[in-house]
Amino acid sequence: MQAHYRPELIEPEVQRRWQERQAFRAGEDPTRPKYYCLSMFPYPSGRLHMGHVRNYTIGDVLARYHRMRGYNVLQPMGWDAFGLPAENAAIQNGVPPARWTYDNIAYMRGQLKRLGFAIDWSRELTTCRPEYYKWNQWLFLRMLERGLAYQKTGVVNWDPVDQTVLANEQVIDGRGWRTGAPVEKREIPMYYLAITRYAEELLADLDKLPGWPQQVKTMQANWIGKSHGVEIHFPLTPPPISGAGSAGGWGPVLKVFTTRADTLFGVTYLAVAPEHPLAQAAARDNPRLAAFIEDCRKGGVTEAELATQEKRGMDTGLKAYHPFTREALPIWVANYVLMGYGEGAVMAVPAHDARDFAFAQKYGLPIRAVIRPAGEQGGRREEATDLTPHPSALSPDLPYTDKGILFDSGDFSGRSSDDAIEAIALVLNNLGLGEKRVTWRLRDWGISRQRYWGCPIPLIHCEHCGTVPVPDEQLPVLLPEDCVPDGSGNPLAKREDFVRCTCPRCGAPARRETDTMDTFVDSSWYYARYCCPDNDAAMVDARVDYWMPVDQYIGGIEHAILHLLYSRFWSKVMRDLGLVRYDEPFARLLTQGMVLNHIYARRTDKGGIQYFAPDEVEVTTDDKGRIVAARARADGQPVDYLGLGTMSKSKRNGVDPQAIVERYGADTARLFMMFAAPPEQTLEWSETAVEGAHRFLKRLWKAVHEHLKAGAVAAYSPATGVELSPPARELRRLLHETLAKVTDDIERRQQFNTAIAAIMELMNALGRLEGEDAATRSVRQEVLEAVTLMLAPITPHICTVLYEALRPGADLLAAAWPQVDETALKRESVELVLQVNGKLRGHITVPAGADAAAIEQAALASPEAQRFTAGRPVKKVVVVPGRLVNIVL
RNA sequence: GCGCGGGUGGCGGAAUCGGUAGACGCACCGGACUUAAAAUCCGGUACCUCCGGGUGUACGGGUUCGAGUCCCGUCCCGCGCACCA
Repeated sequence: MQAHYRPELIEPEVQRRWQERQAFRAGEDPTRPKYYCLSMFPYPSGRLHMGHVRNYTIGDVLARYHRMRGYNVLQPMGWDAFGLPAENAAIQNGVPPARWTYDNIAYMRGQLKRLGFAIDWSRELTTCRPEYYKWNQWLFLRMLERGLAYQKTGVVNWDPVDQTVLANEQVIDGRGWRTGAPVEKREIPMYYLAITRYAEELLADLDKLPGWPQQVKTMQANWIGKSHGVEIHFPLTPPPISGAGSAGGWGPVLKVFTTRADTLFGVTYLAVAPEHPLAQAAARDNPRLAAFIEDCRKGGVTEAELATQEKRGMDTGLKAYHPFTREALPIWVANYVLMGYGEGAVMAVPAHDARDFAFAQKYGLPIRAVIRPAGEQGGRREEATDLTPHPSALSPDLPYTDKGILFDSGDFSGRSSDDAIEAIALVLNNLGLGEKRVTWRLRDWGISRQRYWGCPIPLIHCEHCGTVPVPDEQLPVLLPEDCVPDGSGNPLAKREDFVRCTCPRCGAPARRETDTMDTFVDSSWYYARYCCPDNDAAMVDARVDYWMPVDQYIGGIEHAILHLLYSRFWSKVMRDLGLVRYDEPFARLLTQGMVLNHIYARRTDKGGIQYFAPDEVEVTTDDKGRIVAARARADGQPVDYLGLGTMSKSKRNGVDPQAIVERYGADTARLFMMFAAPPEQTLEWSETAVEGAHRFLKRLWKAVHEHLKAGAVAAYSPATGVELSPPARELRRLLHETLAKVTDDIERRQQFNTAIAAIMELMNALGRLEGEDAATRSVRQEVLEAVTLMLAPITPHICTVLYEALRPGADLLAAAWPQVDETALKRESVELVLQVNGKLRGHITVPAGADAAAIEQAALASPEAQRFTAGRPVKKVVVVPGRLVNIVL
C-alpha cells in the first residue's frame, strides 16, 4: 500500500471498478429483504450545489449501510427536468430549454458519479422525456373521467406590460420582475385536481407514518386544516315580525363560516371578500365601492402578501340581520377576507378576534364583548348565572380571543364557549339559519401553468364538441423541444404546428390546450416509476409491488408540505385506480436542513444591492474570531457582512462542490457533510472544517500503513483465549462500545455526526495504545478493520483500499456490518457522580451490580459527602443506578 | 400576518428517557521536529475567583432532590405559505 493518502488516485480507480462490476444495479429478489432508499431528485440547474451533496451523501450512507446489513438495496437517481429556470435561461441566452436542460443533466450526472454514490444508473429517468410525461397525461385523463380533474377559474399574478402570468417568485415587491409594472390579480380558467376529496384520508393517514418527523406531520395537518364550526346564515331582508322560529321563508341570506359561534352575540358587522358576489353586486351602482374593489386587485396572490398587507375595507351600504337579535348589521368589503376559504364571508366579532378588532378600531365600528375568561372569579358553577359583564372583558384586555364564559348573549349567557357552540348550532338549525359544518383549509390543486417548459395538458378544444380529452392511443401529446421563449405570453400558444389539430370526436379542425402541468405533478410519482422505468406499455407494473413503498426518503425540509402532500395524494389516486397497493409512498422520512454560508453585499449607487461571493472579499475578525469588517478584493472598498443565509445563486454565497472534490476528494467532501451538523439541522459551510475532515482521513490512512509495516496479523478473536494486557482489553471494550453506538446512530437516530465523533475518539484511543506483541497487534488489527467497515458507508473509496490492505483478497462491497462482542463490554465496577443538593461534589466507584442501598452507603461514606454534608442531617438520597447519587440536605 | 422548527465556549456542534454541560472537530495558544517554513506529533483552551469555590445553555418567570432538556411569557434566526424547485 502507498505510504500517503492520495484520493485523486484511488477514487477514480475504485469508481471504475464499481462501474465495471455494475455493483449497484438492483434486481427484484424476493428471497432478501428489500430496502428502497430514495433521495429527492435534483432540478438540473447546471451544477450540483452543496444541498445536493448533503442530500445524496445522507442517502448513500443509509443505502450502503443497509447493503452491509444484508438488504437488497435500490438507490435510483433522476432529473426533475421541467420548470421555470430553463425558460429563464432561454430568455437570457437564447438556448432552447430542452438543450439547456439536457446539457445540464449530462454535466451533473458526471458530478454525481465523481462523488461515488451507490446509484443504480440503469433506472435513471428524466421527467421532460415523453416516455415519462406520457403517464402524467394518461393519469390526468383517468382523473378527468372520475371527476377528480376539472376546470374552474383561478386567480393569478398578471403582468399588464408583458401580458404574462407571473410565478409568485417573479413578483418582487408587488411588481413584475422584468417590467417593474405593478402586478394585478386576474382570474383565468384553470384545471384543478380534487385533492380536497382526499383531505380526510390525507389527515388521518398521518397516523400511519411513525417514521416521519412529528414536525412534518404537524405542518401537514395544519395545512390540511380541518376545522369544525358552524355555518351561519344572516338574512339579507328584514325578518318577518311573526313566524319566528319556523324554518324557511327567510329570503336571501349571507352565509358565513365560523369556528366561534359562541361569539355570535358579539357580531357588530359582516365582512365579505372583494370577489364575493354580494360585493360585486353592491359595486354596480356604487362607483366608490367599485373603485375600492378594483384597488384590491392590485398586488400579488400569495397568502403571505395578503396576510401582511394593510387591512382595508369599505361599507357596501347593505345590511344583514342577526339571526337571533334581528339587529341590522352593516356588510363591509374587507381585503383580509379570503374568497377561497369557507364562504368568502365572515361574521366580525371585534371583541374576540384580533383582525376584526384592528379593523373595527380603524373604521370606528362598534366593539361588543360577550366572552369572559372562565377562570376568573373562580369560574365556579354558581358564576354561570351571573350575567353582569366581567370587568376583564372590557376594554384594556380586548381583544380576548380565548374561549371562556358567555355573557350578554341572551339565553346562552353563562354557558361555556364549547357548550354554547353546540346550543347555538342547534337553535340555528331549527330556525333554518345554519348548521354545524366541517371546513378545510386545503384547496384543490391548480395544475395549469401558462408556460412552455412543462408537460402538455392532453385536451383539445373543439368549436362543436367543447373540451375533448386526447384519446389514450394518441398519447403522449409531444412538447416541441425547439422553442425559445422570449418572456412574453406562452410560447406554445404561438406554435401553430402544436396548436392546430383535429377534434378526436367530430374530426373538425380544433385547437390544443396550451397550458402545461405544474412540475409538482412530475415529482408526485417518480419514485414509483424508478421501479419500472423501461415499461412503455404501462405506467407501473409488478416490480412496483416489490419495491414500494420507499423505505427511506431523504430531502430538504422546504418540501415538508407541498411536494410530500401532493405525492401522498397522487399515491392514493393511483391506489384507487388499482395501479398500486400502498396507501402511503414513503415509510420513513428524513428532512435535511439547509446549507448556509456568509453573505456579503454592498448598496449600489442606483439603490440596488450587489452581492459578493465569500472568496471575493477579505474579512477582518476581532480577537474572538468574529467578522467585524470586510472589503472587496477587487477594489479594496468595504462591503457589508449580512450574516449567514442559505446558499443561493442570487446571494452569490454558494460553494461549488466540484472545487472541493478536486481539491480534497469525494470522501473528504462526504465526511465533512456528515460530520459538520446533524442532518436535520442547518449546516454552516467552513473551509477549515473541510480541512479537518481531510486530516482525519490522512491520519486513518497513516495508522493502517504504520500498522501493516510490521506485517500481517489476524484480527483478535476471543475464541483464541489469548490473554490481553489491561490497556488492550480497555481498547477492545471501547471498540465494541463504539460499534454499538455507531450502529444505533446510523440506524435508529440517523445522527451521523456523533457516529463519526465516536469513531474519531476510538482512533485517538488506538493511537495511545502501546505494545508490539502479537496479542496487542491483533487488537489493533481488529480495531482498524472495524473502523474501516464503520466508515465504509460514509467514505467508501478510502475504506475500499484500506480494507483490502488489511485483508488481502477481501471485498468491501461484500463485507457485512461488524458485530458487537457483548463479552468485551463487561465491566467490574462503575463510576457514579456524587451530588450534594444537586451540585457535583465528586465521584464514587462501586461494583457493577451494586443495589441502591449499597450505592447509598458508599456515597454517604465518601470523603466528599462527609465534607459537604458537614454533619447536617440528610433529608433524602436519590440514587439513579449507573448514573449518580444525590444527597439532599 | 399565520403554521412549523431552532437559539449551548471564539466557531460548528455533543449531552439519545429530567441526572457530570461543552464529547468530537475547527480556530487559537504553548511545546517537539526543522537551518527555516509548511506538514506532522504532543499539551492547553467556557467565564469569574480571595483557589475554598462561585457562575454559566437567547431573555424573564415556574415545576422538580435535580432543568440545555418540561411548563408559561418575551426577543431573535431559519423553513413554508399553494405559479421557485
